[in-house]
Amino acid sequence: MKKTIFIFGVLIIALLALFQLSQYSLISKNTSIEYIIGGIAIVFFFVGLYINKRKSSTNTITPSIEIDTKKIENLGLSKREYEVLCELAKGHSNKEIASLLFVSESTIKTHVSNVYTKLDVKRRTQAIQKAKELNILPNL
Amino acid sequence: MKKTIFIFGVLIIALLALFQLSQYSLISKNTSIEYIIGGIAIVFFFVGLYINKRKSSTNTITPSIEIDTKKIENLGLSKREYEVLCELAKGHSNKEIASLLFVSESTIKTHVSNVYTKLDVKRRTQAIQKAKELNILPNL
DNA sequence: ATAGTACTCATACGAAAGTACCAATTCGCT
DNA sequence: AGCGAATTGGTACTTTCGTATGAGTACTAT
Repeated sequence: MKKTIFIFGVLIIALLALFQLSQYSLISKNTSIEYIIGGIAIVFFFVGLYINKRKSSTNTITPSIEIDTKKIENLGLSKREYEVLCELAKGHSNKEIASLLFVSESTIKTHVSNVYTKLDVKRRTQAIQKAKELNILPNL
Repeated sequence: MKKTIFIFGVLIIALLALFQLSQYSLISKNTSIEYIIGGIAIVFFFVGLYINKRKSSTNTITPSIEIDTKKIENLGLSKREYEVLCELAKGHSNKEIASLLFVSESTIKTHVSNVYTKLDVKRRTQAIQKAKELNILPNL
């Protein structure tokens, strides 16, 4: 947000500077007006390109980085429950997750059940679905 | 491709027209030069926006449509098996899929087992994983 | 006509997954 | 010190999933 405001500020200043420049040039030498117009056209063309690229890139990159933490807290998922959810989404069985996290299968079952309750789902396949919808998962 | 060439042609013509317009205006009345520059700036700003939007939209939409059919055939998945796989990926249980496709749960189990064999996986969670990696699934 | 493929269904068994309790330990916070 | 949340683990039971095997039907291609 702050970045956007800063960029727009810079843009506005650049815009004003360009207008001033065009006026001065107009007074001094009348023949080069086409170049100035061309320059302005090119500058704004690239401004348009740049702004759109910024927008599209923030729309595509941010969901995998930013959205994570907030929603996890909102759902009340604890650290461990989230870890289990991640392994679960990778297609591992309870037993495999237990080995990976160095705990018993019972523990994983407990965590998994809690995850289901907090995500409001009944099966692990649905949990994966929901987690992907919420952009909670690291990969992708 | 043809569309792109057409659009660029139109743009170049519009550009030339704008330059001509600016020259005429320059000769007739010298005071309105700022408006012309402003107009050109705005036009090219939107041109930049438009071109980038075209590019980004074609880049993001195409991958979800094209990749499907080929890989499904390569894997040897039949129509029915693919349908089952899709419902499976939506988080449905075998019983639910059976209801949705108006067949018995036994049939679904058979299909599901065949899908596992063809995708070379052991569990339904892994099947979902693999299907997403292969861009076989409709949504997303 | 026959072989092959896809689709259907059943039975039976074993392996995961899921639910419902309960309980001990650890850790941060007041 | 004590409270609450998180983590861990267990038992017992039900449900779902997955595999194996066999078998009938229908459609296609040779």
